[in-house]
Amino acid sequence: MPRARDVAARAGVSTATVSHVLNGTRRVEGETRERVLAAVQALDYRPNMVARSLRAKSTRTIGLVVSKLELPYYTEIAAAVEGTAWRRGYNVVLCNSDESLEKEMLYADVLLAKQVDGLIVAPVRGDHSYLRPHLERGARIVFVNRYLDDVAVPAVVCDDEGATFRLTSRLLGDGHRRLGAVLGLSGVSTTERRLAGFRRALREFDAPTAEPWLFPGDARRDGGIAAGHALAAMDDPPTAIVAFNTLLVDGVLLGLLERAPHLLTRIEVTGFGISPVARICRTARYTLDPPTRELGEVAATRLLDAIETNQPLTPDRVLLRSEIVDFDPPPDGRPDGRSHLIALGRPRG
Amino acid sequence: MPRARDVAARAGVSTATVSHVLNGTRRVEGETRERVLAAVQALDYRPNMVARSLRAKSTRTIGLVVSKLELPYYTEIAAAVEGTAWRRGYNVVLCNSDESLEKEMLYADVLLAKQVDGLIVAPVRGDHSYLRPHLERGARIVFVNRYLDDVAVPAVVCDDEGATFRLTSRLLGDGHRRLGAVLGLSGVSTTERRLAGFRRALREFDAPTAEPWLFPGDARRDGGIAAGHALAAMDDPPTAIVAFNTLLVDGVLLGLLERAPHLLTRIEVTGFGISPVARICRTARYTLDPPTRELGEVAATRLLDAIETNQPLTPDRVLLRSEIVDFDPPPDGRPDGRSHLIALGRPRG
DNA sequence: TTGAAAGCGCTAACAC
DNA sequence: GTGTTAGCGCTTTCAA
Repeated sequence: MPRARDVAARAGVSTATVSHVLNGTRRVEGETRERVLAAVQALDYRPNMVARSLRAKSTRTIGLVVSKLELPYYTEIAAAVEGTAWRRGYNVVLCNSDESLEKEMLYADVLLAKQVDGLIVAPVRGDHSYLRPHLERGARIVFVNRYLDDVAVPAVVCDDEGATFRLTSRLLGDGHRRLGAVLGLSGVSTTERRLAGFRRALREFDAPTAEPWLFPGDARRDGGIAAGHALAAMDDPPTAIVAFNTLLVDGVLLGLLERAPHLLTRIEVTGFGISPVARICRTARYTLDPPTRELGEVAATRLLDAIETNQPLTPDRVLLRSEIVDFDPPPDGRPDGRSHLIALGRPRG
Repeated sequence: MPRARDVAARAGVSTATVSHVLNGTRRVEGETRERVLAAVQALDYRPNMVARSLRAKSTRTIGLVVSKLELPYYTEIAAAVEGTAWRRGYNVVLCNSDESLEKEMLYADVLLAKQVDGLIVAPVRGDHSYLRPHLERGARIVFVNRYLDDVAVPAVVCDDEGATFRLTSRLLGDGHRRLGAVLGLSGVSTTERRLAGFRRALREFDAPTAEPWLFPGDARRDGGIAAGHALAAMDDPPTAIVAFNTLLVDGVLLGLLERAPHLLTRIEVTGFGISPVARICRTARYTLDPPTRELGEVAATRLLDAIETNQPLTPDRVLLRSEIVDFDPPPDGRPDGRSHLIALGRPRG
């Protein structure tokens, strides 16, 4: 691996000149400049960024720690963060805490030790005071998707409460009276805020509600399947279900299919996120579209802005609005758009 | 930020001792050791990994460049690579070339300049000779999912040809005689091998084939939708479709739904990957399950093994087998398991 | 317009 | 058992 010194020797100049030519950081006479460039070409010289980082105290790299990389929700956030970072000349090292506080901590520690310029974290549940020493040393950290009350870190999150309120209200306005919810992982702000919004809508509409209609879903598809099974076993199940994420929507549908396929047409399964299944199978008329990409983009933008302006981050919360999207009415639906049936099934071989 | 020097001063020792205590790299007397550890604690000292990397010529970081981060297929690979790297004490910087050769090149260059210990790349189509200088300098690179003939880089890929052959053969064995395929992005090994397997099966079964039954899909859902529309417009469409990835399966179903919902029960839409839609809607009896996670794990393992044993990588291809998975027969299906119908649709509000 | 040299924070060869 | 110090490859101040 050629070093700046090798280039300098070949061009008959000092390493300082090589550096300045490459970085355009001071005037270099044309002829000298040419010689340097020629030497760079000849040796196919590429500056060692680790050395540069050590000097510059900047790695142009940020860290992203998500709590469940397997979930499409987080991979979308990751893609958005990566895209934003790319546009601004940064790289991102991707980490998966897998809902483990210990892994999150280990990741945060090693990333900061590797001198990333900043960190975006979707925090797991639990005590995050381990972040405090890092913050005191000026580490730049932004939370994404979830927020925490016990530590002064800015967060970019959905309007979980309001969005769930609006969705639930619409279901109630459309005549549903018996609503159920399939909850995400307990103990995190998203689930709690969504549940709060769900409950507020029920209160405002004076709708009946009962604990059995709250299904713990735990963010994996299996949780949704269990909820679907539970629904199938009920004498008088709810007519609409608000699932707290896309995988749960799929799970509920799958669970119903397994145990009580006739209910698929009788229970409107909707929720947070556009499930391709729900979209294609039309098991709901509308759903929430969380601003997943924006979550990543805004979090990355806030972080990178703070880094580049060398300003501290203020620990405030940015709420991004989730809109309700209507699925297109099916082409052969009845004019009123209700109770459309499609026959689906196994084709004959 | 405290440095080793600060710790040394506080403990009344040299930086060498601090380093050796922290790395366990030579015997240090108990009492001295304690003092060092105490100083580390007191100052909350964390070694600067950039400095260490400069010295050690190792960053314990690898790069991953995927060609389309938005696709679940690649995010699964990314998750698997990340998980494997974590287990072995490495970090991964995630990049999205977005099927652009230029972006891939820029990413590879900057990652290597940042001294990653190795690179995993899902190569875009096009001329990859830019890798040659890097390889000559000993850069460790592994391709994942796709391979290239024009450059000596090892690859970890699916048995695309064989798997598609087996799936197509099974469709033919089950009585289908009119088969169509929705192709992925052209010019990459996956699409070409899958198409080859498809064609070989048709040849072996003497099934008729015609160009109109090959739909360019281009790897995005829209391509599948277009294929669905095309199918809807045909007088005598194929009875089975092999879509080259999950998004294409979804797209075909969506396209059929929009233009010819009755065909959903008459065309068996299957292909590469387990589409949740196909699984729940039962528009196919079986599908291929590509070993996505293994792809990432094996690629990462090969790379990390080479790094840690300091061996060069041999440019051979590892083929991972894709199995056909059968969807569970629906609970209320007919005993012969054929032509089961489920009524799906919009629930009443 | 250019060069010499210090120094970023760490490790390890060499000395004691 | 411990310390001194060179050096990883770069940037940048200071001097010419």
